[in-house]
Amino acid sequence: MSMLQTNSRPYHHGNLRQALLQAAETALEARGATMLSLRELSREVGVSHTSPRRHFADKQALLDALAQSGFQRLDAALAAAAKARARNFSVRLTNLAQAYIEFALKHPALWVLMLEAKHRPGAPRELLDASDAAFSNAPALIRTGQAEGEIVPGDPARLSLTLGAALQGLVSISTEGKFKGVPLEALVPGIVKHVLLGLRPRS
Amino acid sequence: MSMLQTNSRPYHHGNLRQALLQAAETALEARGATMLSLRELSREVGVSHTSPRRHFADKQALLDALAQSGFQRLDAALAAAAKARARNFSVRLTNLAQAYIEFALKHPALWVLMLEAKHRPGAPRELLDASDAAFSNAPALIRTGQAEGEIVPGDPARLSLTLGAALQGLVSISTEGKFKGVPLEALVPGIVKHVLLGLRPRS
DNA sequence: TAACAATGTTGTCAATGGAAACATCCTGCA
DNA sequence: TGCAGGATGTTTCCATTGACAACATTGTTA
Repeated sequence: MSMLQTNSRPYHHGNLRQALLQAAETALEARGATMLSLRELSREVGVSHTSPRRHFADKQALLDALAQSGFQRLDAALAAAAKARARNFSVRLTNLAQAYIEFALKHPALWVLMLEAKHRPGAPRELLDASDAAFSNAPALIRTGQAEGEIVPGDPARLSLTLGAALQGLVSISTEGKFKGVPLEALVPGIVKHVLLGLRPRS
Repeated sequence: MSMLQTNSRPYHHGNLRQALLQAAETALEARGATMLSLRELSREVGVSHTSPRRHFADKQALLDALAQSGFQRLDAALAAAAKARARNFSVRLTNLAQAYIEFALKHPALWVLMLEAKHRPGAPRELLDASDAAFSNAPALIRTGQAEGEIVPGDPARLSLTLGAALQGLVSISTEGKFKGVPLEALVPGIVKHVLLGLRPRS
């Protein structure tokens, strides 16, 4: 080997796809989707600007892969929260809701990317599957509530829609993790309560 | 005037700002935010590529103006829906909810732009004001419900949060205006009912 | 009528995504 | 064990973009 050799890395990166996804997530959260560029990611990872094209068909494909990874991690977080021991159904539902909010607040830009990717016509099948898996946790928990007599009979997917949509919307409506200065985490129990009991006065 | 003159438009457009905003909204809904470019908009409107800079500080400023316009139109739609005569509070609330969903479904890309613009650090004051005005319609209606004894006492902003968030989330969760094949319009009455009555069985 | 402001145009630059052609390394098979 | 092919890099090029500077035209006001 030449003593003058200046290469700091072998020709083959070895794990470029994963490295690019990691760099993309860091850049996404730091600078937002608009400022995310393949060339900048390549520089950060230390490869030439067209290497990403060997692992992703185009820029959109990289973003789709990142969104899919996000859904997989959300699914894991929700599944863990739903499995946590809690005798009270209301507490279990609140735990699931908190896990959802925490994920969204911890990965704000990724969360937006996930939703955008999910909605785009032509979104890859794997991405939609990962999204469906993540969003299946709430109906599953509703089913256990129905079995315990805590929830009215009916389609769990439809019944969990109100809570799922409310949590989703809560994140969208909030700014910097707060709604009118109140941290979202503090609002979750009230939302769960409203969804379970409604807003109408009980007579 | 030379018979050979080829200009099809006087030097001053006369209403370029508005024309650019209109072209931008059309392009946004047709091609998405990613494919929206100032040069393309300029070509469509028939001016040179840097004319927009005379009306908008930069590309982001044009997008912010578009989002603000969106909030103003949403506000008008919600205010009109809330004013519609309906003796039953539940019907009035459902009308407001429907108006919100209709706006989001009619302007899907603009709706996303509005949310993104609202969240961005450094968002213009006028934009945030327009957003606040639009989202004040729901608490106002909740207040009338409280006056009629239809809603539990409490902060109307907090109480309307569940419904507002649920509607917001409903749009985000849906794809192509549907949730599991069901049009959103058909889901709204159920969502309103769940929010008013809750999911818990009444005993 | 002239000065100034508003609103256009032209030209330039740096950065980007994507494509083509080429280079290097790794794996599998004869 | 060597070679072919595949995987994964690099280099070069092109078209397009956003933004900036300088200039041109028109409208308004004093």
